[in-house]
Amino acid sequence: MSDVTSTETASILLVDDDHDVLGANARFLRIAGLDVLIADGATTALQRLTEHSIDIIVTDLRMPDRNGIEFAREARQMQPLIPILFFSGFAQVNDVVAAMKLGAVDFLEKPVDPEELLARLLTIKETHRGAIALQRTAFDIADDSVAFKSRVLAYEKYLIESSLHQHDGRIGCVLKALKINRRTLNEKMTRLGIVRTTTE
Amino acid sequence: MSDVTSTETASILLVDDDHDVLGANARFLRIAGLDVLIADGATTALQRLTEHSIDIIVTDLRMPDRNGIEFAREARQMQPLIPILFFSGFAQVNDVVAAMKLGAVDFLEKPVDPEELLARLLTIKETHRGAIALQRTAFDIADDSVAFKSRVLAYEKYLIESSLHQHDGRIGCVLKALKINRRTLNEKMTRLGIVRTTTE
DNA sequence: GTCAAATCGGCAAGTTTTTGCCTATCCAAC
DNA sequence: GTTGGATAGGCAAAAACTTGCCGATTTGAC
Repeated sequence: MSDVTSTETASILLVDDDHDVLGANARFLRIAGLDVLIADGATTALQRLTEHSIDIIVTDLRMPDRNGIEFAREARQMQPLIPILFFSGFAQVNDVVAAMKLGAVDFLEKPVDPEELLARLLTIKETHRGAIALQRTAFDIADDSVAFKSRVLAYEKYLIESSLHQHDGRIGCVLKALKINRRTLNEKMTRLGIVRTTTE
Repeated sequence: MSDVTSTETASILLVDDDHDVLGANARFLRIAGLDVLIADGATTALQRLTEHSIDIIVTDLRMPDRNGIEFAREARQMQPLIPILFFSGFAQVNDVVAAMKLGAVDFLEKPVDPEELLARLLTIKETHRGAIALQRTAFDIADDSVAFKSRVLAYEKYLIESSLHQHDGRIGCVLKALKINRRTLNEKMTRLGIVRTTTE
């Protein structure tokens, strides 16, 4: 199911102020087949976010122009569901807690092992593929509808899709997990355009 | 959502293998008006969970009889929505990440300042009011779509609160940003218990 | 072929949410 | 004190959503 080679490749935004490391990691990830954009600071990164369609953000916690947490907060306002992965060399427990509370999906310690990073990214891509997909569409469509309602719907879609995926397409399990009425789930799936895909 | 309980005080389960610290903290929290149960290890704690109605778990990460993470996992199986707060003196980034991924609501470093702990607990109690209420009534009311619905509501709350914060409490701006009807926003804020707080 | 389990979807009643209209406050500027 | 802007909230109609009932379809086992 995780096919890095398909047209489904995730767009990664890699943010690090150390140009050497940044370049090296980007190269590695690209070789692995990922679509990587780079930014050397929060400001640049935020700009990339507006210009491109990004699926996952990977960012240093410490940056010269802004705190990583602060950056994540801003990024999240632009794309509420985007998975953010932090890394840092001098992380305090507080930092990690703050990052995770903000919804970081993972936190790596520097120096980052590229293999490890790749593995985590693939996992994230897998886990969040619902969110990633919806993000892409939610922000493509008429931007005057990118409002409260569409975000909530997007989130509902993400919840259902990820639960479906988690339970391998078995509706019965999803019903129990989400504690939702079958009829309601059916309705929502229809409305949100969710199709059940059983086999992986 | 109705409040079935008469007592408004949250039941805290405080888990720590250091009896002195445990006693001191429990005393402090009790004086502050909280309803505190104590346990000196994971095994005891799990038993408390079966015997009593607990609203929040506060546990050390390192315990003689079990890893805190492991304990949290088991506790969560018994009460999926319960907020868990960890503390630890020797926390590695990995531990913190693991704990937060497991859904810890907070993570404090040892030695724990009782004032700090109390403040966090009150915040948690406030934030998770919905979850706590749901938990308490879980047995009475025929389960409605707790999981799905409450998650969606939490997301709505998050969206509104962050937009409010972003626009410094100006409702007008939030209306534009979220593209939501004023009346609807008012309704939702009431329903979700959001209070407008301007900065300063 | 038949049976049971899992799922789907039409229909309609029951509920909840959304919203327009209108009035009331609060506050700062005149 | 009056005025205008921002915000709240009552009310009720309209719209949207939920959900039970019931029959249909699919799939795999026997």
